Amino acid sequence: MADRLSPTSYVVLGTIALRGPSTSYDLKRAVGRSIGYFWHFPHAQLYSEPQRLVDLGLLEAETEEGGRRRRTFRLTDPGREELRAWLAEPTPEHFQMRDIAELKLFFNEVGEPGDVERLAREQVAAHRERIAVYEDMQKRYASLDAVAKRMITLRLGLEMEHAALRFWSSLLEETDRA
Amino acid sequence: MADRLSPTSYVVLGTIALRGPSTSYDLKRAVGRSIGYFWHFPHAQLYSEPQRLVDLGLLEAETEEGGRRRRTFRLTDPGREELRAWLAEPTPEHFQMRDIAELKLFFNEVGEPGDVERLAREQVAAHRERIAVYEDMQKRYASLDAVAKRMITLRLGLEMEHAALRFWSSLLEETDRA
DNA sequence: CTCCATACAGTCCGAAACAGACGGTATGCG
DNA sequence: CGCATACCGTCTGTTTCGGACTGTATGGAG
Repeated sequence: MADRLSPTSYVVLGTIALRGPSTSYDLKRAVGRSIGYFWHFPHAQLYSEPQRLVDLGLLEAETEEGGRRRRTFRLTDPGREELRAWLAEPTPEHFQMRDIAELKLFFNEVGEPGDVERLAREQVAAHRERIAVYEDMQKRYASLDAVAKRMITLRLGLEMEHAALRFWSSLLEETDRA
Repeated sequence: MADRLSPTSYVVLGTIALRGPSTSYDLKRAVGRSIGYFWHFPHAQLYSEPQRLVDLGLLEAETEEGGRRRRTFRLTDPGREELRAWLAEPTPEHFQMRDIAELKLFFNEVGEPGDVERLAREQVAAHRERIAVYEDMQKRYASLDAVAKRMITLRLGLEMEHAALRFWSSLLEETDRA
């Protein structure tokens, strides 16, 4: 069974476990405002994956009789067990940093000397802005007990953003000096 | 034209620009030992993408008459121009951190209390090991002028690894104390 | 009550990515 | 000569992706 489950599967199972019975639209919003900052999950997949998980017996679904006829998914016992087994097992994968800016930096010799400075300047600004967003989130949610313990991922996000900012800032200084 | 080009396209164009005429096998090796540490590019794609770029006039290819009959790709002038244009344009994409460990951390409430400690311990070890790999690479290549300037990306990689190590180490201490 | 904008609910589609398996053969070494 | 390995590639089915598209419930303003 576990070999049929992808990161998207676990994100769907996990999000429903955390927040309770959810529609795909709920999932889209919840994921987009949390882990979606680090790893984007396409909207269409958050509609198709729950149905697949229903077919695998890990979720069950019910559809509203009237109104918007929304389709709400809830975790089954096997679904919860799959999620818990995944959480308990070793994690061989190393993280991937998919960063276009880094690719550009790697190939910078091929371009113009000014390219790197522009890139670094823009990255410094982008990372500063993202840090501001995360810090604002920390402030806004710190007093909500229900979500405060989920801020731990935001801490990792901030740590990584500060690291990137450090790197691009020092690169910017180096290009300024050259 | 640029809307037909993906990150993989630019990685192929850029790698050939940096190292000169290359076979797909060359690309596979060169990418795997550099940016492939951060962003994995599947082997089969490094065979199919150059042909697509030939069809678009950005690469040209020649096949050996005898021996291994290897197929070597070289950059055309339009290919070089595309690459340089990409390097010069703004970079709206923010990096994505695809990290299974982070997903597990986010959903940790659903699992057992011991899960987080095990995860943190494992991540500390993994990041230490990756740092050792990168530091070894830095040492080994520092004296080779031909590649020394391409170590800049490795610096970013190290910065991010140290950030991750800091985070997981402090989390490990916190779980030890709890 | 009507109208309109927006939020919500979803599907579709072509292209790209992916993982892994598979087959073939040149090359170098014992 | 034989064998192991490096090199050269293709194929395949599935999943992911990005974006476009359609439909409709809902709430608010006039």
